[in-house]
Amino acid sequence: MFRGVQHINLDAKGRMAVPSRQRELLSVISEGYIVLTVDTQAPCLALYALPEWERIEADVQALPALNPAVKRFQRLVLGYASDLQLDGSGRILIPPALRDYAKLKKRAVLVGQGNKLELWSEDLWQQECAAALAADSIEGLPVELMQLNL
Amino acid sequence: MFRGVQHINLDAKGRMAVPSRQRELLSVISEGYIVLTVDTQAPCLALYALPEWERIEADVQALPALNPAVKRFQRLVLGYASDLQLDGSGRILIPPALRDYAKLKKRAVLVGQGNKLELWSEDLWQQECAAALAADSIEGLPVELMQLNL
DNA sequence: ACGTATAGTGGAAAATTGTGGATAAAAGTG
DNA sequence: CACTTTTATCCACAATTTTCCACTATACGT
Repeated sequence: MFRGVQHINLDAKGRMAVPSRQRELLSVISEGYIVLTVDTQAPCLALYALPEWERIEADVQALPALNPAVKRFQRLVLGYASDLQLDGSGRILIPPALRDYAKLKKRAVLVGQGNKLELWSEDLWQQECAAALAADSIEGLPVELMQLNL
Repeated sequence: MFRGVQHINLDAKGRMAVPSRQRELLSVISEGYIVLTVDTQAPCLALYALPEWERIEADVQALPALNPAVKRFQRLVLGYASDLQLDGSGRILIPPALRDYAKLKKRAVLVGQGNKLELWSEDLWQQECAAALAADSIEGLPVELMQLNL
């Protein structure tokens, strides 16, 4: 399970040093084989260990592709999905297309989300946090959430 | 499995350098034998390794050809299908008819889609992405998708 | 508080990839 | 049949990417 929010710097070549905590986990789960793709609901990237990604890929491909909206969703999620590997120093090189999508520059944030890690540009992450905390965003929450015993 | 979005330039002769990642995969699967045809659902081209194409070709030909819509579909997909081969430098020459169909000029995008690669003009790809991300496209997504655990 | 170990960062060198042009083959035309 | 035009193959250079190594900074234990 990936947990925690961590600040990360991308270097001039677009490489990102995976924090050692997560790096170790990724090594155990999948020998450092990683898949990075886009999140269609938010301007961020989703990082999976390969086995978990394969499960998701199968689910996404099983959707009814005749529906044009579904087809588009598949194009994005499957299309942007990129195989990556930790290099000798525990870094990954983020493909330009993904860097553009998430507006990643130097400062980024890596957020644990259980089965995956989310990668945000620092600016957008701050905006997202602010939006989530805004009072009126409470309005849209479904009843299931209200019933949770936190 | 083909994955990832990559930017490509076509040269003045209409040749496209296949990125080495995919090139290697194509060499392994089919010794560089490739079939390129049109996608009838979108203004892009579909690139298959030969064995995978042969399976698809058989499926398409097995469709009930009495149905006029099916016949038209077959004409397009089978008609435009072109045998190509990687040249000594790992490039393919895209036939003019296909180049026209997908409005390919200099800047193009190659998108991995599992069993195939899609080739888009950069402009049209951007439009497609924008459309997929537009707020109202979320509306059209079926419940199956909403239930996925991404 | 100091020394050691680990993590993060940057850069140089080597290998690979992408690009364009030159030459050779083939096809088309008068 | 000779000539022109097009198409294909090949080669060389430039640019990029990848790999590797060294240095810095931070954390940890003694």
